[in-house]
Amino acid sequence: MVDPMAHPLEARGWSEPAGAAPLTQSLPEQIAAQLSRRIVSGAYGPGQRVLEQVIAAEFAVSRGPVREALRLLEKEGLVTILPRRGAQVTNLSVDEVREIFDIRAALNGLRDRQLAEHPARLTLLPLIEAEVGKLARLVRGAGDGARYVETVFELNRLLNEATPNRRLSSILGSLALQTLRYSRLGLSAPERRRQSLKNWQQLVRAIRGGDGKAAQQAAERRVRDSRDAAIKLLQKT
Amino acid sequence: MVDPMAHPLEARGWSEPAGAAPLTQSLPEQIAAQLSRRIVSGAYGPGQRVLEQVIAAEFAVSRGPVREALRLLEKEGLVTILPRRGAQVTNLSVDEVREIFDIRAALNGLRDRQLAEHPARLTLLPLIEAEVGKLARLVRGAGDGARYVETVFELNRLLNEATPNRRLSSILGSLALQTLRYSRLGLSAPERRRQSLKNWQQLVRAIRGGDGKAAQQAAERRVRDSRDAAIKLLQKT
DNA sequence: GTCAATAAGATTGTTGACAATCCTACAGGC
DNA sequence: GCCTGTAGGATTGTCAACAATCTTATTGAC
Repeated sequence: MVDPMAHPLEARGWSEPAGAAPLTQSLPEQIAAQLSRRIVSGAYGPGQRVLEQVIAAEFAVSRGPVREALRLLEKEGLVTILPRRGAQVTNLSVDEVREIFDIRAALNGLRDRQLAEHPARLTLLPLIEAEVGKLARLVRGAGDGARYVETVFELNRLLNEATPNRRLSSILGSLALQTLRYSRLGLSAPERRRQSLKNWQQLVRAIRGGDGKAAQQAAERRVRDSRDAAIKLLQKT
Repeated sequence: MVDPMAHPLEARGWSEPAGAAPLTQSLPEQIAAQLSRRIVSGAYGPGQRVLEQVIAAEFAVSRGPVREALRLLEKEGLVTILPRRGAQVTNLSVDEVREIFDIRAALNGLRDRQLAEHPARLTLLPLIEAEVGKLARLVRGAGDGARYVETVFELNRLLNEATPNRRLSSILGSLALQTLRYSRLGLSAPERRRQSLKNWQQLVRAIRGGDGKAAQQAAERRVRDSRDAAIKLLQKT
């Protein structure tokens, strides 16, 4: 029984701490995941419009879930929604790319400093060092850098996973996705991959040594180098 | 005329750079703004459920726009949406509060360092220094701190506005809203307000002096002090 | 030929109804 | 008494139709 004068809404929510994620993705999440892949892979280019009706027809659902999916992608920064004009794949200016990299540098610094100082950092460290080893092999090899970019992204994912600050790793994951296209651009040059590898090695050494300050500096330098490489190539065109 | 084989979606979006914000808020935005006020002001307490139907009836609209408004608030971190269970006012654990403050510290450091180093920083500086002057008067006065908190929030808003990195100021604005309740908690103690004032004075001095490094350190210390005061009071209960 | 007004089409915004799911209360068995 | 299963209500998820608005193409005047 409820007191009708108490409040227009129920007084309490659920006591459980947010609970685990549902095992099965919701319909909007599934659609968003698909579209996300298309955007990140480059199948949908920057500036391209994403029409609700078209997506709805393709997935055989109504426009409702598609709308929600687009809002999810907007939250991730992958699409830009303009009122009454719909969604288009986000098209970042050079300045905006620089700005996102600046934020990433600061937050990566925070993440990796805490990782270095946190005692429980050791559980994922072997995995991380193994990935850096893979990076070193890929640098020596003669690939086009696609595998290298993949590995760097996976490395970032691992470090995010190791971070106890869930909000931080969520923001960082989103920003990394938004700039993936531009990181890839920079890493297409072999000498840039050598620089990147050096940055990673310094970073992992600092984390293993438990030197928070050094880890922060290495992390910031790593992202700034990535930023500068991308910007340089962007401004050429 | 279009080539049907070209691509399932149109190839180009709008060339204009995102354009200006519409003069009139959309319906979901209006609803979200209202609910935001209720949450930040404390009228809706943490953990309280926010039922679509109830809000829809209150605003005399259908549930669609309310759904969207709730997603907007979720993006701001003010409500938490659980699948099939709806929205409730976000209830942060002590650890989560600490985590948000840590992110704020890092990003405030970035913002204020860039502000100190940026040449165009001078336009809003007089306004900012005037607000800090108001802070000093409020510390000497015998209020309950409500006005002080207001002014600090306004000060943060001004600094965000002065920042050219729009994404950074957007993230910071959102995080400040989420922790406003806890900043207020800390600033209810007069000695904490004295500490806060000192932090602000150091920060503004560094910005005026163009000393980026000092500004960053002052900004980080400011947020960390705020964090520690809030945590201390949260853990007492 | 350029510009402005207008009309047609395309696209998003909103609505109300229905479906699916979850939570609570209650009854029955152990 | 406690657990399990079930029924009912409450709430979110999805849908299709309609409304509002924006974009584009066309027409006409200058």
